Amino acid sequence: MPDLTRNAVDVLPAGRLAEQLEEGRPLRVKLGIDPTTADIHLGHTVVLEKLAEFQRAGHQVVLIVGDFTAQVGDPSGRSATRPVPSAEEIEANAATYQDQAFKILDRERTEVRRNSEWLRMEPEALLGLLAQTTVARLLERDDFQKRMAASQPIAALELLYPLLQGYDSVAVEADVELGGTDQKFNLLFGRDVQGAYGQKPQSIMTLPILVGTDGGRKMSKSLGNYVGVTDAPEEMFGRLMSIPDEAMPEYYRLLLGSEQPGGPPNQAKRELGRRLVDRFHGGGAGAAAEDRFNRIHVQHAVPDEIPEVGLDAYRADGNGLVHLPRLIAAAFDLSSSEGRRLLQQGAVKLDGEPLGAEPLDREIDSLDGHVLQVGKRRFCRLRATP
RNA sequence: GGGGGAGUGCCAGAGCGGUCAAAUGGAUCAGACUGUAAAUCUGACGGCUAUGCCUACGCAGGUUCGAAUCCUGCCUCCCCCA
Repeated sequence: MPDLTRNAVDVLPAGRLAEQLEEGRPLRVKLGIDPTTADIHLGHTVVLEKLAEFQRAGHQVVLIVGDFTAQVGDPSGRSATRPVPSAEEIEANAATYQDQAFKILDRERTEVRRNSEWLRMEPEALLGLLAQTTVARLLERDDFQKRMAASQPIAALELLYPLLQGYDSVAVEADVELGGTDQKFNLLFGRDVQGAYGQKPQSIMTLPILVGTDGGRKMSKSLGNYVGVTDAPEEMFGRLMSIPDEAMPEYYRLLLGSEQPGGPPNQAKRELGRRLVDRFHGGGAGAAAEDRFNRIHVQHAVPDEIPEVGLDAYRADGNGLVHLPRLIAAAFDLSSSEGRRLLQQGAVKLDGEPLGAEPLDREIDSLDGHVLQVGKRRFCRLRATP
């Protein structure tokens, strides 16, 4: 039987999980994810993979979509109050989160709950929950200490968060709760809440936070250094190729559960990319993404499939002339000012030949059927007839 | 209840009457280089069929030849004391 604590940073209280496993019954293992952004990224999958391990070992996984707590905002690891998404955004995200999570978890064997089920409670019940702790206890957490030291605001709402998350554990009668290391306070706090409600406190396990593609800060959507599990194969492969070599061992260990193979870093990184693309897009997708990557970035060639753009809509006022800035803007979803700048920078190519800054208008016949390219990665084929 | 401070571009953050489409850093995009969409270096980075025009520094007015910068009101936020 595989060691369920592999890669874990904290498993608390000491020895508790081992005792629970000794009991021989399926444990209820909880993970909560707030649908605050649209996509789950590889950072989230570190914990999801661990959850899948529990699942494969026969335990009952309880995935909580925090549609209610998303409105509160988890202060974990935050130096400022989290902006609260609109109800519509939360709803939309909540729907896609489940599908994304099931790229890793076994749908049939996962209990999915939304915490609005029980957190949308009567005010009296909420007061009862609030009575279970003290402000001093809530302020203990590192995030708040830092903010107070820096005279940064702490929203009263944020104080509530650990209580609500803890109540989730009560509602689903969790035996074990997983989370990133930044969740340690919340996870431990859940034990207190469970105790207050007469339940046997859960044990907790924290897992490392995956570093982002910049190799420095944690992977997060807002930092733009993430790889989303729904990213297109070549996007995913490309982003993975851009991680610093030093980050590779960690990616191997946390995402693939193995050591980085020996040999040239380039080979190892390509393997990492292929394997992860395969995982999220099915077998063979990794190799295909690598092919495309090679074409574009190594051979500087045009990919097989590129979109077509009709030219007629971008004719200049006169007749057979096409105004390039407008064409570029429309073809690649930019502004025409950006189109001009790109032309000036020599970033726009027609069949691989740079188009200079002048002239701005070209004969439509000289463009028809040719490949327009902006930078290294954006291509389209031009057609005179729509 | 009292006192102090802040609202600027995608984010952070300078500017505090003209030379400000607004320093600097991050993000982003492009060029060079490269095993790489890394690192590094260079450049760009509101919009517009464009040597000019339009929009923009919380909102609304006002002073001035001229305002992000001064004044008035309003809105929002933060800190400290109680």
